Amino acid sequence: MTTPRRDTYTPDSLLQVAVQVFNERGYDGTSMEHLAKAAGISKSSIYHHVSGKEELLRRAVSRALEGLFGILDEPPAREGRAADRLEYVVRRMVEVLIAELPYVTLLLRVRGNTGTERWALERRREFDHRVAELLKNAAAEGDVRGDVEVRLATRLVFGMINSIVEWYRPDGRTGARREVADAVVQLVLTGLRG
Amino acid sequence: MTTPRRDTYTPDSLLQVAVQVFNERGYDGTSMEHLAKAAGISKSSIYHHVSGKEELLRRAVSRALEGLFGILDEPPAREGRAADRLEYVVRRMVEVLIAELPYVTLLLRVRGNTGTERWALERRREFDHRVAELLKNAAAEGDVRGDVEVRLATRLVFGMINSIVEWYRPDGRTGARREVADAVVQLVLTGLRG
DNA sequence: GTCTATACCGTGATAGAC
DNA sequence: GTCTATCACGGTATAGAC
Repeated sequence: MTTPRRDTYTPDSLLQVAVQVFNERGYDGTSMEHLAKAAGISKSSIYHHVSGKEELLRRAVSRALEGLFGILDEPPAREGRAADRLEYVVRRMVEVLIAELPYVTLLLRVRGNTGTERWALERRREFDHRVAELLKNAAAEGDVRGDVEVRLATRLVFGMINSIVEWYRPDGRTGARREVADAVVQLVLTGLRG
Repeated sequence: MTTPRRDTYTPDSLLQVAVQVFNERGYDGTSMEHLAKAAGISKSSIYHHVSGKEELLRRAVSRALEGLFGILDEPPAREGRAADRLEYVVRRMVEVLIAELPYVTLLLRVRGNTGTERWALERRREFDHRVAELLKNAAAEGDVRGDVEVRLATRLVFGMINSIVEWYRPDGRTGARREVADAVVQLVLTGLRG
């Protein structure tokens, strides 16, 4: 019952190609011609599968957002001390970011020129706020330092996590993801001095 | 002897406008028409001041790179224990990033589609390596934890610092920059737990 | 499902008047 | 120093054959 490898495109298999090109050249820097070359079909054939460039973007960022918001529904993100939930969410963010690397990468680079992009930015802000709440509660419970403003700390932690898309490239090593997640959790919680 | 406010453009005053638009719309998402509208002059008038869009990009990223590399020439970045030099450089990076915010923002978003962009990326990597050396030495001197790989830690710290351009906006408060620099130094060195 | 051909528009850049 | 007019090109998207 496994679908055998087809030599024709589905919206999803086309998306896989498109997202890669978007991430290499930037969304605005990518033309339908670039996509056609990368997919090995003509420009017009792309329109048979998707309505246009923006649909590809929408599908991609949707997938990334689903992955991220999914974290907040997982039991360890909802139960227990805020500091523990926060640690769990930070670790899972790294894991999801790596598992869905090209899609999250694209999401994080969206600027807001089109309706789709503005929608993506809004959902990102929503996610950020949810995590900021967690950090706020952890501070209220005394598990997080009080001398750095919660909003500021949240932004910096997100900055560290999100920056992974700028350099992480999958390699053969099993456990590479785990190593990155561990490093982020360690640095976020106890810093360089350890 | 102060140059009075002129109502005509210089390459630099035009750059100021252009960089702002580049950062709002993305470099590739910005047309000469967009720049003309923002500057309040016609497209062709822009070509009187600069050779084209790419020259504006080159001027902008050059300015950002000068600011960053300048840090490494400052005495506190060259003398003393590696850990102290590292702390100094981290603080100064935040300060320069904020002082030259729009220019550094543009630099950090460059993707590599043109020659200018690839040159900028190369110089960035060079700067990264210089700071990684500092971290490596601090680890060798025992002032930094050994359970997180130096290369990985450098990337994550850079990620945190560079992410400031995504949200920092100047306000009236004096000391806001200092507050951000303090927070970054605190989080980088001792983490959320403090 | 993919192609070639093409419509139509916005792009970066230039010419030349004022 | 700025303008209007214009160019050649490449952009997204569509038509219609196979």
